[in-house]
Amino acid sequence: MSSLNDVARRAGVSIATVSRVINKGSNVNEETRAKVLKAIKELKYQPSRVAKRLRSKSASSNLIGLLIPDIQNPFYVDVLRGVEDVAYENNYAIIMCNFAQDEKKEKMYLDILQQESIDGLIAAPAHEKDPNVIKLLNDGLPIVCVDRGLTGKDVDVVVVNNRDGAYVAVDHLIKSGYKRIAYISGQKQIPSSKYREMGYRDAIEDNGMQVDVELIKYGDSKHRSGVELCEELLAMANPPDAIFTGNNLITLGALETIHKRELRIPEEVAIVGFDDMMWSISLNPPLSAVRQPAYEIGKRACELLIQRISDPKRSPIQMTLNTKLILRKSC
Amino acid sequence: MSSLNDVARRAGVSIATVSRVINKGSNVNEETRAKVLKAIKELKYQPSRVAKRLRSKSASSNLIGLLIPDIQNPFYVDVLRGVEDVAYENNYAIIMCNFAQDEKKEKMYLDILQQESIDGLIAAPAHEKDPNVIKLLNDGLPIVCVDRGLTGKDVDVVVVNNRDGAYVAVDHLIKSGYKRIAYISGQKQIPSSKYREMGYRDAIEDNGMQVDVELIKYGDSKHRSGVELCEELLAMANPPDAIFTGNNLITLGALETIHKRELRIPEEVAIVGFDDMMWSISLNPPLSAVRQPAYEIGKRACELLIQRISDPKRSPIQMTLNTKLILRKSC
DNA sequence: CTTAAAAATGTAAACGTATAGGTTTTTATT
DNA sequence: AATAAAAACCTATACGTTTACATTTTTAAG
Repeated sequence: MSSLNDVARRAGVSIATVSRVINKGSNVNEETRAKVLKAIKELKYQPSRVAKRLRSKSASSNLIGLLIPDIQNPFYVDVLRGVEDVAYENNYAIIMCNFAQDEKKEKMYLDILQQESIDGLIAAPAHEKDPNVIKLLNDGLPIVCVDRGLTGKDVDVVVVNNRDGAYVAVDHLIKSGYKRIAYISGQKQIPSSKYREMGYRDAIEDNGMQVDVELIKYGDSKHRSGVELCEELLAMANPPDAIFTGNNLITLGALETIHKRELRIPEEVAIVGFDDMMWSISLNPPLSAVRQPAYEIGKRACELLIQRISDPKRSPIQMTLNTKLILRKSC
Repeated sequence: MSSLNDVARRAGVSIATVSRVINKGSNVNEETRAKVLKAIKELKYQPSRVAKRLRSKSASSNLIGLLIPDIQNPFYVDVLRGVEDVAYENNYAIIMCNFAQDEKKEKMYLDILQQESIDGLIAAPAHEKDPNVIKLLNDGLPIVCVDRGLTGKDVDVVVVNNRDGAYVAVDHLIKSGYKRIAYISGQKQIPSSKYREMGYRDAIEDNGMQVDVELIKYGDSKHRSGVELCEELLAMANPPDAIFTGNNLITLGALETIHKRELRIPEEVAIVGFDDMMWSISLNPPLSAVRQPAYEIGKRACELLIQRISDPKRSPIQMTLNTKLILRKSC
């Protein structure tokens, strides 16, 4: 790789001139510019982003970090796509960090991101008091949180109305005549799980029914816990006639268990949960679901981040997007 | 962020000493080391990976690039997970580049990766002559190709036996009594599509049947083309009684079309295709598929890359993993 | 006690860029 | 033609490391 110096020597000018040609381009003779451009082409010169970053911390590194808990979850893949599209349009590259719900891993990744002196971070924190993310925030790094906020911290957040999404789904279940509705929750400590439980409880109570805590199961937001907790539910003496699931992986796991038991959906047990997927319609039966605008969450988050990078003083925004209940055949 | 200089001043030593403490640690007095370590802790010093990279190009940046054509495809998500797990174990971070089958985007990303002076790259090239990837290879960057190789280039490659995978699936279809078997291919120019077509053709001919080119449809490897090409197939005067699909997105698209036409699977039309998914069993009907060890592909690729980074002279390896036909209810 | 060898530490240059401030050349004004 | 102003260009420095080499201190040997 050739450097500014090589180009300068070849063009017979100083590196400052070359730099000026490359950047703004003010105050440089047309003839000189041509010479420099020619040299650049001949040497296939590519500026070193590394040197650029080192030189001026203020200058953009055009690098943003994306910290997500579980890339296996299609929801985050869609968020990623939204982030990526906006990042690309704005000439940013993404360092993708999947911490797989492991705080040690999360810390390592965040350290790396800081050491890389990224311009900003889009993060779904492990929980609301995530010390690793808070540290970076306190260090002044531009951050946008997605899917969950940071308690007591003034930070840009893009979330979905989890409580209402859950409410609408469970309310629909009740209005459809289901009496014993279970909830398989994701990790108890993450805000979205809490809000979804809140919506679940409110819907039941608002319809004059009683919440039965036996019907609430807490897992870890992954496929496996969907399988197992659904099994527990169905093995009860008095099993539920409908299940509300906390996310897509849980839904898929629960579905698997229901099929293994050869129960008819929705006649013997109905199911509806968070997160729609492109292929939900091809499942057996076509799955009803609470759709989160995942792509848009990512898109908005990245827009907010780029704004914040260019204007760190701007006061934080909390953006709440709405969910939509997609009715198909499973409830 | 404090620098080496800050630490040195605080500990009352020179920056060289601090550097030595941090790195190998040879030739440094215990007392001094303690002082330095204390200062590092107090200042929360974190080395700048940027400066490190700039200083010594030979030294590892602990950054690898991952270039994939379509993050929306669960296959690549699994590859990513494999890469990521190995990268994490070896203290590498990943710059994720999803070029979405857009060569302009691919070029931009590869430029960025080079400008970031990454240690190495794992790439699924756009096609076998992908000039962007070849350029980096010629520049001496350690590269491992996944899913597809680079014609005429001696490079590490991790692929799956696409021809055999297709052969086994189509052969099974024929042995099960299907007579008119269609193939919905992904992008024609990518090697995996070609090899799958080869397996498809061979299986038909080896069974004494004739290949009907009307039954081969070429698309772009995405969901939409699965939907549309399947529609074309089913609208034929003499439609196929079984469909072999080129990848998971195509399969899902085709499935959607079959359902829309309310055809029974496999009685009216059978379907089997490349790529198994965790939730294939929950589809309607539970989907038979040619499973690629996607996670392992990523894992192996990353292992190879790390080897190559530490030993650039090692002669390239072509690793071929095997597929497995998973039989469920769709054929 | 010398003195040589070994250990510990320091100095300074380099990586590739941006840029402040200075110098030279060109252009415009009188 | 002299001079001021503007344009073009250059020199030198800083960013935060690593490392070759120089220097100082400690240890060991005679």
